[in-house]
Amino acid sequence: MPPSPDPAVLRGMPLFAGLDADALAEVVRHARPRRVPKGTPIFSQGETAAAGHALIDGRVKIVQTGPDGQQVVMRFIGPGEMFGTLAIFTDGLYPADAVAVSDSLALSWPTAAMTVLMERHPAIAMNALTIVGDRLREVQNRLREVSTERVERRIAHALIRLVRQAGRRVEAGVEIDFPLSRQDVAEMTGTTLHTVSRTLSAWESQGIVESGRQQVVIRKPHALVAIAEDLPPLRPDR
Amino acid sequence: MPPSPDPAVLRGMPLFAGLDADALAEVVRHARPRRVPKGTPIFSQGETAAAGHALIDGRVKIVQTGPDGQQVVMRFIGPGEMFGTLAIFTDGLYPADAVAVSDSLALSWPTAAMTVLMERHPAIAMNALTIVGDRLREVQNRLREVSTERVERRIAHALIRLVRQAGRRVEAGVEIDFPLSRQDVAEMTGTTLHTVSRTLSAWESQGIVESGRQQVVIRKPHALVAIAEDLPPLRPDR
DNA sequence: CGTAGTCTTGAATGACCTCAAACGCTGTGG
DNA sequence: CCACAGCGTTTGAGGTCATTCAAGACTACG
Repeated sequence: MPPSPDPAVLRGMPLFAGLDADALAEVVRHARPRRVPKGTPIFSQGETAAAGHALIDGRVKIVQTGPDGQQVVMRFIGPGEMFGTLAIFTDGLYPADAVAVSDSLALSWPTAAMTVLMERHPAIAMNALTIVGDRLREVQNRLREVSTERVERRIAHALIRLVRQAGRRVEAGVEIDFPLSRQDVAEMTGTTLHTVSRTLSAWESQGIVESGRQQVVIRKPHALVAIAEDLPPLRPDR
Repeated sequence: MPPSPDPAVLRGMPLFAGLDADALAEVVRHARPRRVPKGTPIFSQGETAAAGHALIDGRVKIVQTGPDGQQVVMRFIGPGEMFGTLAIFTDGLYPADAVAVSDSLALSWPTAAMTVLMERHPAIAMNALTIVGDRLREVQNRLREVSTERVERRIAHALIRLVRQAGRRVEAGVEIDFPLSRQDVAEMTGTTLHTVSRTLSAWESQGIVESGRQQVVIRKPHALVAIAEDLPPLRPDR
């Protein structure tokens, strides 16, 4: 049997912000930990939601698939974020797939437990409201971007977002800290992997990024921002 | 001074579902009614949210404007729906403009009152969670559509959505029950009014729709669904 | 060392946008 | 009541961004 997780992991999770130690302990008691190796699906679109999830460690990709098989990456989940909870608040069916893109550790709360916890601790419901609200906002922004911007700017925006969420300083600049393919970026921005590849190649030759197999390093974040904001390109160097 | 609104109007509003008569009365006491003539802005993007709103009668358009002035229609609000509440749950700034597209009557609750009501009646918070969850889902679907579908299908989807929300049976078919310009449809689907016009013209010549100045009637909803789902076109008639 | 998955790059096509002009309603003011 | 101005709409022509089709190179892994 897996050891009950350390309550400390819940600290810093926005969903449980503002709860006292007792409440946190109660929350932890209901949680079930699950190790998920890279590449493993955690749940699938259309399934009945048996549980809500929170990521302790690793990285999870949320992908929605359309009727004709077209895929869209809705978001990447990092440590401390919850996922798969939307189903609990709405019709009970997961609206997307969740797949671990790195070896991950997740906690899950059975739907019933989640409901009980929210009833007993209204702060959780309020936190959830804030979180879902923030996400709605973010998706609305992406909708605006996809609707009005050209591909290059959208790719720039996507990378900037990823850097904010999962950027890690390295010698050459800032690295996106998980495996990210051109296909992934294409599915985040509503384009094809070909166009992403061409765009990254162009940026590479301008020294803005360095990228390879499932890996992207941003060397000049400001240049990327300039592209995203459609500012005049910066002077060749500096 | 305007008369305090009839509590009956709140019945049927998802946000206040499940509240008893006393609670409803309390909610009503905090509400302030406001008549809004067609064309009038109710709030503007970037403003601090002074209040949350619910529409009693009429129709309101929610439009987000990007840094370069590009506009995207986020949704149309009909009677019974709340709007402008996202700001309350997040950073306090309205993320979009709201404009009455028909003469309208709205109720508003000052932010502070809204918070108090939610604390006193957790059911409201839970309802809000469901509503925001549903919207998040819907926006995610639109994001997928805009990212993966061609313009014609997107326009078909948009019209179908509008018919569901605001369709009214008329002799010729189903009419979208408020003034809707090509520009509006373009801003809902991430295209230009020109393309929308061409598309509607084509559909008109196939007898699928009838449309004119700020007005659309769908004559063959099933044909529109066929286009949206990318099925083979139906036989010429019937 | 072979194989599968990822990435790159070229060439051709095409969907849609941009630019441009004109038309027709609708409401308004003379 | 009519004329006109304004707005929403239509339609054509041309251009272009990005997709599609196609082939090959690279890399990781078994």
